[in-house]
Amino acid sequence: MAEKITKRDKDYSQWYLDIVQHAGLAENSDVRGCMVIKPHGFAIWENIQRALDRMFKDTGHVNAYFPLFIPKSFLTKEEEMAEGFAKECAVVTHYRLKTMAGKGVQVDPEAKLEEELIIRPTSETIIWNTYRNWIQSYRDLPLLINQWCNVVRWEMRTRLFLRTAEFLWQEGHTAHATQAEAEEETRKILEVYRSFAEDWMAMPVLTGPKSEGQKFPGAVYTLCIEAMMQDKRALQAGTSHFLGQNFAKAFDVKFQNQAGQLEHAWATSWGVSTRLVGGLIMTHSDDQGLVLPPRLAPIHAVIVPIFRKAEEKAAVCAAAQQLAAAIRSLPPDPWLNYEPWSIKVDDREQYQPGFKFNEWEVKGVPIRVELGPKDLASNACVLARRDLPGKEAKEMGVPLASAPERITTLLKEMQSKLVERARAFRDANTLEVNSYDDFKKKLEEPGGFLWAHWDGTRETENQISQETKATIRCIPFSRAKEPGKCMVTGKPSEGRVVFAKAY
RNA sequence: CGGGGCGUAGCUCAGUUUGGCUAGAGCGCAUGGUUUGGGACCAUGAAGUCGCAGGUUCGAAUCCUGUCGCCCCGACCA
Repeated sequence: MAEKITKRDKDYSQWYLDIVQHAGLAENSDVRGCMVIKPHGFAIWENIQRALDRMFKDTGHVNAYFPLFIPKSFLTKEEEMAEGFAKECAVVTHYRLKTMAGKGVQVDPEAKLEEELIIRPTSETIIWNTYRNWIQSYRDLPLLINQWCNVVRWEMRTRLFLRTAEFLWQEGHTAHATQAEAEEETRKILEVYRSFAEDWMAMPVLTGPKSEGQKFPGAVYTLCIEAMMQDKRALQAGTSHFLGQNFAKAFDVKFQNQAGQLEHAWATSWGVSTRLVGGLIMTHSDDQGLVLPPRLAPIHAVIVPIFRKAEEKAAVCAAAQQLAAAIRSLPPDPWLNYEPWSIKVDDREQYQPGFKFNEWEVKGVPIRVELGPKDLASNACVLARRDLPGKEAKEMGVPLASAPERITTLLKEMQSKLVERARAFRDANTLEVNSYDDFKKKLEEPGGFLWAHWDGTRETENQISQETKATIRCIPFSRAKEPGKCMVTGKPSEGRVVFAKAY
């Protein structure tokens, strides 16, 4: 029997869960709020990591690793941050268990920590505490460091990939001699995120600062990339923060400038997480299953040999292996960061071809190659691309000799088609509204991104979010200078901001 | 923390109202055979301390008490 995926228009969040489950990306663990990332899901994350890590290195950053545990007192040194994260911190209070005969283990009350340790919700404090020792002179700057790690934020309600108590991410932490340089870094990283989202994930994003109410605790300002999912809700996909001298002051990080004077260093921090995998799913996938942008697909093409008799099998499988080898030996392509093409030959005997077609479709493999006795007779194969429906997707009689080139061409074509389609969807679901009444109406139907005038105050923003559940997602760099009046208070506004319901 | 629901095979669940026979089904899994160009079929088989603890009873998955856990809605979520 077919395992059915709930249709998107019937129940979008159930559809999302079905995709995650049937594509084998992740599952809930027995630990509340924590997920198990399964091999196929982790392979996508590894590809995200690989591409991003390259981009960080290319912009002069290096990787390092800081502790999982943070002394409680560190958190309190930067007040805004303490306030922002206090409610979702896991705390380690003891360092030992003791075994009780027949009763398992219990916490040893003798082993109470003198100072409790927080499990990092983010690492600014421990890192700036360390930077104090690393930074003495302007010659030590800039310090451009990134770490790949896990963090814990004790969430009340979790959703696979989108919000879990523990998640994987990267966090960059840089120190600079001047404000201008730190602000430039903040912008530079946002551009890295934007191009990664659009060129690798095929996920178009808005870029710009967050409102005061939505910024990171401890930041002077926060820049973000913001994407639209297929249910028209917004997803914050990455953030880059200008931290000013807040952490340098909190942790007493000073350097001597060329004039010999002591100054506090300027900071940035920035991160993206496994939430991106959720964004990837919700941007491209359809009612048949996962759809992946080829540049991030763990398997680019799967070859399904079709056979009945033993002698057919031998011939068809040999041809399949040969084709796979031909694709793998194509010259390294900058489009893939010179990584090899990943080709799978599915020669399992216990499943029929139809079953395999469906399985790889659900898993989002961009291209399927069908290779049977009929094809072999004419030295050809059938190609099917994942991003188009039914017969449209099929290309019959592709000569085996030219198939490798054809496949890589198709992959590149799919990549750009996917981002075009996603951009068209976002643009079709973006509108301008001019009155609060219209805003409330359009937010329910049709929904999407609403560009509206806002007076710039936190009070008005809070009022809107309480009354409508919509928040300011971004104050786009791309917005026009357009004097107007706040849709709620009528006070002057210098341009529109983007409102939406968000994940 | 408030409201609601649920714990029975790896998964989804029936059985509980009205206590009783060897605790069931579908999917999945194993073995064998027939199949194989869009989710095949037949046969056989393995698999469950009925969340846990206590109580009532001749007898408890079923009734009572306690307890643990999970899910949904709300509150919360830079």
